[in-house]
Parts: sequence; C-alpha cells; structure tokens
Amino acid sequence: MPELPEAETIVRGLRSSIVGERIERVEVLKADVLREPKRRFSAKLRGRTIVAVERRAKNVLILLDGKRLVAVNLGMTGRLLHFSTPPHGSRRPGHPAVRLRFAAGGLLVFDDTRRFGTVECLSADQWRERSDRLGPEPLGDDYASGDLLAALSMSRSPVRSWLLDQRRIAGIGNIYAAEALYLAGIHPKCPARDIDPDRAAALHQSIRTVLRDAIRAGGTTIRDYRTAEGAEGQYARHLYVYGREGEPCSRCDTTVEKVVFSNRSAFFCPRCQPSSADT
DNA sequence: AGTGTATCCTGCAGGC
DNA sequence: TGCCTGCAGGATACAC
Repeated sequence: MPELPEAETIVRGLRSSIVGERIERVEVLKADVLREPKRRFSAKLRGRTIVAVERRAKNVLILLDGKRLVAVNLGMTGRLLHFSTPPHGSRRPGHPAVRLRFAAGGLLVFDDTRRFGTVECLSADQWRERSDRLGPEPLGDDYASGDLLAALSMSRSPVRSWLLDQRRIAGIGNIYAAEALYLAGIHPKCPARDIDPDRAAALHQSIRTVLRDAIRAGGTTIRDYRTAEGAEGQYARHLYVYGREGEPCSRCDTTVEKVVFSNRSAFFCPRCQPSSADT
C-alpha cells in the first residue's frame, strides 16, 4: 500500500477539505471492498457529518458525528480522492468502489484497481478493539529506541518480516522497511533478536527519519498511489534501495541486490548491510 | 514461533 | 500485434 507516509499525506489533505461536510448520498459500486451489506453500510453513513480525519498505522479514519467512523485501508492500489465538483475526463477515477456525495456538492471517492483495500463503518468500540491489536506508532512522541530494542529481542524472525508485522510496529510496509534497514546498515534477513542496542538505536532513528522525510515529500508514488488531490508523491526519487536491484549503491557503488523471502522482495546493499554470517 | 504457500484482484512489463 | 508469465506499496489463513 500506501504505507504510513502515504496514509498520512492523504489524511492531511482530507483534513483541510472534508471536515464539516455532510454525507448526503452513499454509492457503493464494488461491494467487495465492504465487510457488510452495502445497504447497511450506506444507511450508517447517510446524513452524517464528518468531524475529523485521523490516521492509525496505514488506515485513514474518517470520524463522523454519532460516535462512528469510516476506516479505510488502501490495500495495494487504493486511493481516496476528493473533488469539490464532479470530475471530468482524465480526472475521473478509473476504478471507483465507493462514492460519498456531500450535501454541499463535493465528493469523496474510494478508488481501487485491485480491490485489496477495505472500507468499513465501525463504532468507536469496534475500532478501539481493532486498533489495540496494532503495534505502536513509530512516529509517536513516546516511541523510544528502548521500546524497539526490547520488542526486537523477543523475536527470531528476520527483521524485514518483523518490520512488516503490523502487530509489532504499525505503518511500515515493504518500501520503508527496505529504506530504514539500508540507512541503519542492517541486513533484511538479520534475526530481530540479533540486533544489538547500537543497531537498534540506528534503526529506531532511520525508521523515524525515513517516514518523516517521506511524509514531507508527500509519499512514494511507484504507480498507483495519489494524494487526496490526485497528485503523485515525490519520495520515489529519494529511494536508496527499494526497486533498485542491479544499480550501484549511492554510498559505496556495490550493486544493490534483491532477495525474495516471505513472498516479498527485499532490496539491500550487501556491503552497507552485511549479513551476520559475513562478519 | 516462524516460514512457505495460496488467496483476494487488475494491469503492466518483458519474453517469445 | 498477441499471448503468456511473473510481478506489484497489503493482509490473512492455512499446513508444516
């Protein structure tokens, strides 16, 4: 997906554009992105007013009056696009799944080519239960290096897999896992518990730096991701290793490698990120 | 506990 | 040009 920086960018865009809007009509064009009958989903939203927009992990949360919220997980190709007037021509979403039409005339479209994304209307309690199963927010003020070290020390899983596990740390996906590990000089297959305190501190720092820089750039557009305004994210040009196998490492000129495990590609510089077996 | 595999779905790039 | 295969920012469920 869209990982944390992409979700955050969308949230910031929506916050300034849809808070205060009243949902007049709900159109469900692809019911498989919902997890309940579309009639029930629509009925819960109709007539509600948007009071806030927040983010948790990779989820965009649209808070409504009446203690309900719409939780959007963008999956691989999901987009949340805001239009103040109905779009025409190339501006029109290609795979609209859900449309919220506002009383004032604007609309919010959840568009998702592959439909791995989900749109759910939950009560505050239901969402809290869900949120409790997610790990800490890496950009939280209270997320300390020691927390990361302690959590890592309990797992033998390869650190790349560890970072992708939303129950352990929230919001990191394949792109930013690759970048954070590169900056920290850690091999993606390094067992989590083998990361020493210095390396854990470096990883803590690199995770936060990468995520913050990516947010500043409006996220990473590889292909599908767009901001709420339809713009591309600009962080792709900053990527050191993700998607760069065969290219020289910008630090040491060693060829960046790709290795597949847990069914996902991992990108790394074998010199900057030596495996413990090599050292 | 951790890993590999498959699943949901569509589009696109590359090989022939 | 066309057909086929593999691969893609995610999440989950299963067998081993």
